[in-house]
Amino acid sequence: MARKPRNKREQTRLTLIEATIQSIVEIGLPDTTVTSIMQRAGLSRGMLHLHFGSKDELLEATAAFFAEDYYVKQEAFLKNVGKDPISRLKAMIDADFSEELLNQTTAIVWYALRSVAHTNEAIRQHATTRDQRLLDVYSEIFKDLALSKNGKQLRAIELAYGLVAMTEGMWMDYFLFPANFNRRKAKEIVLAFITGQIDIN
Amino acid sequence: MARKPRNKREQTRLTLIEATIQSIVEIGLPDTTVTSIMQRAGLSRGMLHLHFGSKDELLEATAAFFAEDYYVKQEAFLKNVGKDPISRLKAMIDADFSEELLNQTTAIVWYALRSVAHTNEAIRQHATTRDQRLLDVYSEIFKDLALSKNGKQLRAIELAYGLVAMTEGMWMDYFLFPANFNRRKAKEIVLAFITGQIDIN
Amino acid sequence: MARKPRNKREQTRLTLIEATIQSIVEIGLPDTTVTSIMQRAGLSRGMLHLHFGSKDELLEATAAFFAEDYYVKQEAFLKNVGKDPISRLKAMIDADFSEELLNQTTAIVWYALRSVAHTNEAIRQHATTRDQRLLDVYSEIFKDLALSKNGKQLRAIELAYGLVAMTEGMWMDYFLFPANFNRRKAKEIVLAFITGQIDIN
Amino acid sequence: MARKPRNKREQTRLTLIEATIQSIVEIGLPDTTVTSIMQRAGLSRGMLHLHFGSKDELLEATAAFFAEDYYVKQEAFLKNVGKDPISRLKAMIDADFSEELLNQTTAIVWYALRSVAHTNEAIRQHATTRDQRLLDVYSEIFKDLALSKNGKQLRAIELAYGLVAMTEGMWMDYFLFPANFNRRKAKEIVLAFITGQIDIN
DNA sequence: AATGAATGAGCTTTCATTCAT
DNA sequence: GATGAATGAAAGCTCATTCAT
Repeated sequence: MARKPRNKREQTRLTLIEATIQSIVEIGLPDTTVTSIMQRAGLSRGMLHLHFGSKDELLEATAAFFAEDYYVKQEAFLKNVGKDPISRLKAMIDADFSEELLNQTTAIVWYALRSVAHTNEAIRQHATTRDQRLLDVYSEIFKDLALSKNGKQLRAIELAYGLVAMTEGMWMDYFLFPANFNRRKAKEIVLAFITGQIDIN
Repeated sequence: MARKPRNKREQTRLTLIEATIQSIVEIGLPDTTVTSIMQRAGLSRGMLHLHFGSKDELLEATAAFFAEDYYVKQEAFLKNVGKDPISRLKAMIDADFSEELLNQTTAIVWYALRSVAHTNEAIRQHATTRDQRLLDVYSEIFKDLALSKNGKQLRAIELAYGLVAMTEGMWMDYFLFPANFNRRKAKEIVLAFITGQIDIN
Repeated sequence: MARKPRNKREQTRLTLIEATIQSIVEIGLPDTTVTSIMQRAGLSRGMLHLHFGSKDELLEATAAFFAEDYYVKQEAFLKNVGKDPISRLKAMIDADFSEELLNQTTAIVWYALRSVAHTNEAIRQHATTRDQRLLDVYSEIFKDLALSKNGKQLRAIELAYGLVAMTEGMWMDYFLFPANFNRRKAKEIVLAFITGQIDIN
Repeated sequence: MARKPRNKREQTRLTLIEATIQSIVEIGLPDTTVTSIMQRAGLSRGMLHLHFGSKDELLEATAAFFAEDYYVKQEAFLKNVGKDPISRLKAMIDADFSEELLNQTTAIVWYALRSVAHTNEAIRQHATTRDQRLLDVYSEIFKDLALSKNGKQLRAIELAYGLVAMTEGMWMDYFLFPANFNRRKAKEIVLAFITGQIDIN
């Protein structure tokens, strides 16, 4: 994962979070129990409550870690990209469909967390950050693009919204049918949508 | 709901399915128990096992009912629409963002069912029918449109895929942030995407 | 015990209460667990929570039953006694030191309940009824006696208080040293205390 | 408390015992855990087992300390009192109802310890010393009094028993209803009982 | 057919104790 | 001596399911 643990305490916390993720991926969130987590962590039952107080708090910490991890990895994709909006746009789309950001683990965990978002405010906070973040970054890019190209500034936010929705829907498609998913084609269609609205060539 | 029960037995089954849906909406799928269902159904505990054998089978029946119900309501929107592809396209989009098909209940239940799809094959079957059905109908429409208009037949499936993904992403947005959702704007953006790819005016 | 259960539901509740009492007597309140209770009740674990919701509520019901049971048995002793205060006084003392009201079970349970009275308001309610009831009844008797004999009405309550305290202390002695306890001698000393204050011969 | 610790080791032991007492007073014996004790002691968990081996042994040491502390404080009350039995009797009663010997802490801890006396022999030893000690001292006093006054030597032990029982019952009353307790009145009633049996004026 | 009391496996959590540091 | 992370048995409780009525 993204961050190196600084000490043993943090290492153990990370082990528990990763075991939680593994359990959600393997048997699903509803069947994820303290036992299923501790078996995967290779630790004793008490550690969960020693480090997180309760299973619910571990789940929340897992959600927080997941959102943060997405952010960190996305940043890495943008680090070596120039300032021009088209490069950043393409880098963002590349990132969003990369194996690192979109894989069996991330897809399963995202949708598991989101499925409980409407009855768990703490998890909701983390399970919706990706959407808002994507919206913000794309909006910025489209504002820049619109200004420099054809001035249709007003539509930048709507364009971003449609783009986020489309990538969101493709993530869901990957989640439901991972075997049939085609990353290249997904990106092509997304770019075709943008090209239809704004000149980026 | 969509169908009238034909006899008392079917009426009881429907009561149980509706109580299950209500429970998922109110307290979430993980917290939905036999007790929470029976309280809402106003029936005795034994009825669940008498009519469905187990809680899992009731859940599966609920998923089947849900998929069927979506299909029936969608059909109703297309019934009085002419055969021309553009009318059908607009009717489909109107349907997908209508209060009847997209509301708090449908959104919550769809994503609850999908969240367990990857560990429950029986539910997966029903939780993914909407996607496939949308894809099929939109593909047909775009094939017709492309044929009659500008002949870019090869891209019909891709266009349909992008469209389904975008509407899917907007459903998710509605699920996560129902208060901010704007049905009219959502449809506008979807149509803008299509207009950018194909001439439908 | 004092009351006949009216139906099966009440019978089961009574079985659980009696098993709780038995467990407290045999292994003490701190070691009384759901398991220790259910073993003695010969029922499955779930019954406790089905009938009482939680262990704490069963404990409270046990305390309530105990206080009520004391009251009912005490009443039985006074039923066939005449109205004159001296007869009633002697009947009360006889009752309080009778095998039926003061035995290994009652002593252990009373002091177990009282020991948690200061951190458990619900149990406190029941664990202190005996004191107030004794005080009330003895006060009445001494008021009658004082009126009919030597008119020292003002001291009736104090006399009752001293008498209740003394019997209380003797119960504690019985609780701590049951093997050495002498019911006859206890009653003699109690009566000597009263005789020293008021003429009852 | 009564004794000055002689070295650091004894100081730590005393800190643990006092933290145990504090915990029993604040949250009750059943809820007193190693954690609740160590929080109040401000020491690390390991110290308990280092100094006492186990929680049970700490509890036993606490009981021993408590009995000893009672004895030491009672002695202090008798130190400057003359040898005549009546002075000693009054000093004893004054002591038994003094704020120093009878207060919220002593009452709660005594009855907590006693409540487990019948299943814990080690604690039983210490939890019953007060009774025996009071009985011994009062018996001596009444023997002296009886000899010097009216010779009813045989009843000295019984008188002492009644007196101990009464003070015991009043302690219990203080334990259950500390807000209503009246030390002066309690002593008056105790003295009235004695005066009714033996001439001490 | 309909009921809801009864079952017990399995859940989350607490706890006294151990032991590497 | 001193610490507190680690352990796992056992605690209270929930739950889908069964079955006598």
